[in-house]
Amino acid sequence: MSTRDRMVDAAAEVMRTRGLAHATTKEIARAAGFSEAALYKHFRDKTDLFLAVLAERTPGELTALLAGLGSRAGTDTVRHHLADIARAALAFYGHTFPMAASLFAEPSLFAAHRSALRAQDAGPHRVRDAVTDYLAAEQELGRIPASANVRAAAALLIGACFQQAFLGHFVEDLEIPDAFAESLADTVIAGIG
Amino acid sequence: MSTRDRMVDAAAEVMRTRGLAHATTKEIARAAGFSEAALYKHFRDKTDLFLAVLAERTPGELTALLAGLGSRAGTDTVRHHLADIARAALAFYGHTFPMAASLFAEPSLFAAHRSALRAQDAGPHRVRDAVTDYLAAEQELGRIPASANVRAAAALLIGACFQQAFLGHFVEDLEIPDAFAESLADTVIAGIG
DNA sequence: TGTACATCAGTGAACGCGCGTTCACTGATGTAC
DNA sequence: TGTACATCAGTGAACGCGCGTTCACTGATGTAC
Repeated sequence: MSTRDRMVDAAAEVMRTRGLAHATTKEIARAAGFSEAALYKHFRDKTDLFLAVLAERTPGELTALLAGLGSRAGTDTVRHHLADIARAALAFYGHTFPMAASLFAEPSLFAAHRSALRAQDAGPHRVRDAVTDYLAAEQELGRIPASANVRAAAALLIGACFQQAFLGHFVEDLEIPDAFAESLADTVIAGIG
Repeated sequence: MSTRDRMVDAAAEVMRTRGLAHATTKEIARAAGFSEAALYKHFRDKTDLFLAVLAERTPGELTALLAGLGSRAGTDTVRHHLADIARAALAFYGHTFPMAASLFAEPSLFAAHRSALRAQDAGPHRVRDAVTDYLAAEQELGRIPASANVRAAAALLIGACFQQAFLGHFVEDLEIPDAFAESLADTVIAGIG
């Protein structure tokens, strides 16, 4: 594993455990096992290091699942696929929420990260969009009524998973993720009216 | 307006506009129109000031609406009430998300705030709970099928509003809040299955 | 093979700076007689 | 009413500290002849 990768790992770890405000060059260097000066051989400055963490240490499982969703349309049941999506989203947001939220404390870092995402046409809204696309495909196949609002359905499902990751930091006895994912999928499919 | 209130206002304003990381005593004092030393006549330390902001400058409109929800059960339509809730939640999270998210950068401040909330049996999960309670009341009245999962329905509606506040900082052309609120309410009521 | 030099990852120590906090103080207002 | 003192909100200047960053350097490894 390269020195650079160890530094990015260390920065991610410190950000996760100590919080962005205490993710100092001293702490990161110590966690990586190098001197602070060594950080500057691999990154222009601290912002550059943080941007590397954000770009390279955001788990890709959810993106992968969403990318493979197109080929799922028409197979199995919609309800089953929605529960899968919800499970993946709960895991993904559970890992990424704290770091993403931290960015609100540092608007300039936030802006730099947003620019980087935009440059590759990425961003957090892509998750919701991908689920919308999947549901639209199922609608095309007639497995979802033409009258359904698939955009709203995707926003509901993904939003609930997103907030659940946040609430996990306030309440300790939240519902078991799998059960929660199932109940969300059921309710999106069935409605309550 | 008391000196203390002006200081809390100034702190809230600086946190909102410059971000938690740049909300320094110097900046806050300048915004309030007092010396830095004056801050320490009214607050033990900087954390004490921030906790005052969190406790005293979190808008109460949503809480008020949710408190009044009990008396709404059985009136008008459930769909109409859900759209009202969604509108209020979108406004509330739009205002409060950045500051709440910032706390993830400062775990010790976060912990102190969470303790303060817990001491008065409050917290962000109360929003979802209140909506669940309202839906359960409608269920009692027979206006929602007994088979419906009202907890999941509340999580979906409120979660979508919560995430929308987050996405607003990444995408500029989001749907108009009122239209979005209506579409969420419709879809929760109807389902897509 | 031996020697001289180049390259390069990494370091210890120092830097200037802005931070949160404290201190001795000032000057206006209230109170007692 | 005048005088002497107490109270109290607020200040200017200084403090020690930890931060991000830079500097001249070391020592191991590679390369040329």
